[in-house]
Amino acid sequence: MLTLRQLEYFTALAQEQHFGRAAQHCHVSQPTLSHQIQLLEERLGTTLIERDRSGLRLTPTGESVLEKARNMLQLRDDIEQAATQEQTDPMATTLTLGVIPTIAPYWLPELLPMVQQAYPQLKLKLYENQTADLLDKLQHGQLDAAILALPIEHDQKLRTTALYEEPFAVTMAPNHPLASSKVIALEDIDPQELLLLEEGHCLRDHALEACKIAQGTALNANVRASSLETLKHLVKAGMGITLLPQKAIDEHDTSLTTRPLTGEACRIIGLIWRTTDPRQHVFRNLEKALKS
Amino acid sequence: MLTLRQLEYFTALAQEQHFGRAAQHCHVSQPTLSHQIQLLEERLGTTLIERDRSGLRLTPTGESVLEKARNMLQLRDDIEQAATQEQTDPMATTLTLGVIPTIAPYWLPELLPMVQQAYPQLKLKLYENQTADLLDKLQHGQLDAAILALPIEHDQKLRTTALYEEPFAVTMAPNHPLASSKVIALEDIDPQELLLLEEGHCLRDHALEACKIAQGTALNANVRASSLETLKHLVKAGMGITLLPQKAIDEHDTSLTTRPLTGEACRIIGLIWRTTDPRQHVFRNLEKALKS
DNA sequence: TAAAAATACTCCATAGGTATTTTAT
DNA sequence: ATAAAATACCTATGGAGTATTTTTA
Repeated sequence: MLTLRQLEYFTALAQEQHFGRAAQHCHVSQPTLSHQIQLLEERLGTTLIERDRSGLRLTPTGESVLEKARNMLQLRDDIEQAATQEQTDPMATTLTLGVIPTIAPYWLPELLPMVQQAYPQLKLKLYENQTADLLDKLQHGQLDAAILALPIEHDQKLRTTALYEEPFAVTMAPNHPLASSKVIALEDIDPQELLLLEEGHCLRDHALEACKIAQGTALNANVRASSLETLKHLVKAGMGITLLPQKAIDEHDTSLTTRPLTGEACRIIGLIWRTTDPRQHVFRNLEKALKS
Repeated sequence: MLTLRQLEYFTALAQEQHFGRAAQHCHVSQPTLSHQIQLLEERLGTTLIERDRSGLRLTPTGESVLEKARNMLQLRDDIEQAATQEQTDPMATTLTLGVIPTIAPYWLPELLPMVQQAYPQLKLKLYENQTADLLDKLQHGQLDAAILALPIEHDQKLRTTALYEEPFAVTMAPNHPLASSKVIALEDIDPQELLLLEEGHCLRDHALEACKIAQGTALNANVRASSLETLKHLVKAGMGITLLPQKAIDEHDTSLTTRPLTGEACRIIGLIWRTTDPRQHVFRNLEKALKS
């Protein structure tokens, strides 16, 4: 078996040109080094060193082995270096972060600069999709963490923390009858009039929950929006009303009227990651940065 | 201590994504592999692998270690490859060959093509200087072999073989008195008239020896030629006579007359190399090629 | 004779094995 | 209940030591 130790002794010998000094350099006894060199030569089936009272000499094979051996030892050092460096700067890593589509366009523009400022060494790769897909990819290691709406059914392999609460607001066309009320009561909302995102978006379920609409209630079956922007356009067109998260509302847009819902309905946005990921402190730091 | 074995197991594990299969792949038991992976992680002070019932995952550090580990293992294979290849084709080496100046210009043009034809894989680097320097460089490993005139005082670290005998001939201007003789007798040569190479050239000593001129005899002290070509010019100018080796004589050159010396005086050209050099068979092959 | 490498041998650290336990699906 | 990895413990290989011999300058 060719070992790194043998190569270490060999390179030391090539450098010192003397078995005794090479042994000293490696902090071993001269016979120990001699023996390992013999084993190395035996293993390779060739002579690497021309022994001679008046100095040593590498054979051509020895020279070529020496070059490769030095490269190997350098790589070994690099490996150890890479590992210890990760300890000294744990945030110098890359996280692949999943975000649900009802958060990504509205929160990320303000969150990312803050994170980058707090941890300039941290690299984030973003991926946008619905909760179910994010969780799947998270569990399979294709994602390192995700920002999504809580609660999540708790797989014990995943850990979550709440980042903030995001209130819902009822959104309608300015000429809608409800626009005259200051606050919308739950019972004012007609399930048939309520516009929702297509199946799969957690916001759809949270909106139903906020309006306390029971499962099985007849809903507006004609419209299935694939994004919040689509939803807004539908509302503007007078096709119904909807619930939007606070951040998705543009207050300068006069073509939409927004009213709070009674009971301060909201959704909780959280961060989720694998408990098996060794970078737990990285996620805790990320959490802190995202909360501020 | 970081070992190649650990890196081997680690790369196998990264490939198989399964401790048991990786162990099989390495022909060791699962606990053995597990333990070595633990030692590796312990040594590096980081987690390389995220363990998980549903498959394994490399951490970012693990990925970077994996890349370097693969390079290292590749280099190890290269080292073993280089060594075994040298065994399958021992002539695929480079020899630095020293040649004395009184041989180089005359013999090399015909010798080298023959050697190259016999051993196309063999590379020769040539170096031309006088015997003493060649022997010094040979002993210090700056040369691998040398072609020079024998005998050489036998250092037991060097081995010689005779390649061929090269006759001497007396050379003079066509109008020289001796030019009328068919053969030159030793006693015809006047030491005062004999032109010689400068000190250091073995041919100088061999010429004196061939002419049986005792040490201490008064010589022509005005002329010290630094090369055979210079010597020829001096002879042509009528400044004296000299002894040239056969090969240095151009038979078409009518401006010089050549006559054999009685007693078939000659010098022996030989090959010399270190006995400690592991490529002994290479020298034996070279010897064969040079003799033919 | 002195200096350097090789050899002889002894010892112990550790890689590797088997048997078993732990853990999560 | 099952499958997979970790743990416990034992064995034996081989790396490292000291003492000694060999070799050559």
